[in-house]
Amino acid sequence: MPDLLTIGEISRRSGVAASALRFYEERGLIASERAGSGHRRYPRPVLRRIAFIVFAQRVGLSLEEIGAELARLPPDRAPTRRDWSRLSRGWSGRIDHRIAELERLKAGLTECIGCGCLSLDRCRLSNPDDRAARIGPGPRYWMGDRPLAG
Amino acid sequence: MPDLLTIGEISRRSGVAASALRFYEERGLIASERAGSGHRRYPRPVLRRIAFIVFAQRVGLSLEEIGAELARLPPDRAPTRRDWSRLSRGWSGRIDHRIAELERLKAGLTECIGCGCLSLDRCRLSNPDDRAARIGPGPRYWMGDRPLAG
DNA sequence: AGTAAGCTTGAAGTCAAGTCCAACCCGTGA
DNA sequence: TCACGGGTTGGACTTGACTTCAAGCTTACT
Repeated sequence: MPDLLTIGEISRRSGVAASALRFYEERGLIASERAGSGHRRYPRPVLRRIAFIVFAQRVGLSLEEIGAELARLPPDRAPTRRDWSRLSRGWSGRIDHRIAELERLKAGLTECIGCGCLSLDRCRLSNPDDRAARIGPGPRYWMGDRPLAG
Repeated sequence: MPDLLTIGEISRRSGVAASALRFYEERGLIASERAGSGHRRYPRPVLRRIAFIVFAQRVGLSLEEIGAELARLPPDRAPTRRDWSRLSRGWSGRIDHRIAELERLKAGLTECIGCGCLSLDRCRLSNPDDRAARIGPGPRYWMGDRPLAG
């Protein structure tokens, strides 16, 4: 019994839809071998990779960022715990930033809205960071995507 | 000088793009009067409404949810501070939930990933609440939805 | 042997939150 | 007079992260 699982098994074990798994594969986040029939066969360690992806998404990374992280894993050998934790080293700061923003917003709930002084200047003050790095078309991330000039 | 502002003025003062303001109006989140020319004219208090929208978005509400909140404002008179703060009463808990989740994720950074035991069961343990209320088509948010951005 | 469950592909659809565009109107200043 | 900076509209497009679909093949069970 070689340790190879079908996409359905992986889906059931990971809780991630089969269509999403195919999508991740297309995006290069995971890989599969193929049975003679053309059906995907996943080596068991892919489950850890998927767990990492899901975890990273919860932290707030995009699939593109996650892909970049995964690309830093050693290609020649199985990743160790150290390899995995190296990837997520920077996340702590990211999480802290978001928590800090949420704390500010919570304060604004009483200070800004509660006191009736709710204004964009004040709200803007409440989140000077987390600037979206996106330019061009597509959804902009209001409150921080453009300089304070407004 | 009647207290009516053009869309350009509102956009400049709020930092929200004119196209977004039209979009909010289409969605019923804000309203405008019209000049004889057909041009929008916004009464000044709309700025507070917009500030509320932007704030609520940062907290993690969708425009649909925000619209539902705004609909609870008294239609017959100008909203008081009390009216505004009543709307955001529930947000504190919501923010706390998200902060708690981020804390769990941060812990998982060392416990789950660091120790090498990273698994979906454990990660799932790390956020048993905030379960997605969505069914049907559209992106599913594995592992507890993603109620609050980033 | 037959059938149902499971897998394949590429293309198209979905959803939110907007943006972008073309074609047009309107008022002001040189 | 006429260019210019604003407005208007509807419809198409964008992005990210998927899902859904159709048509056809494979595997598992009875």
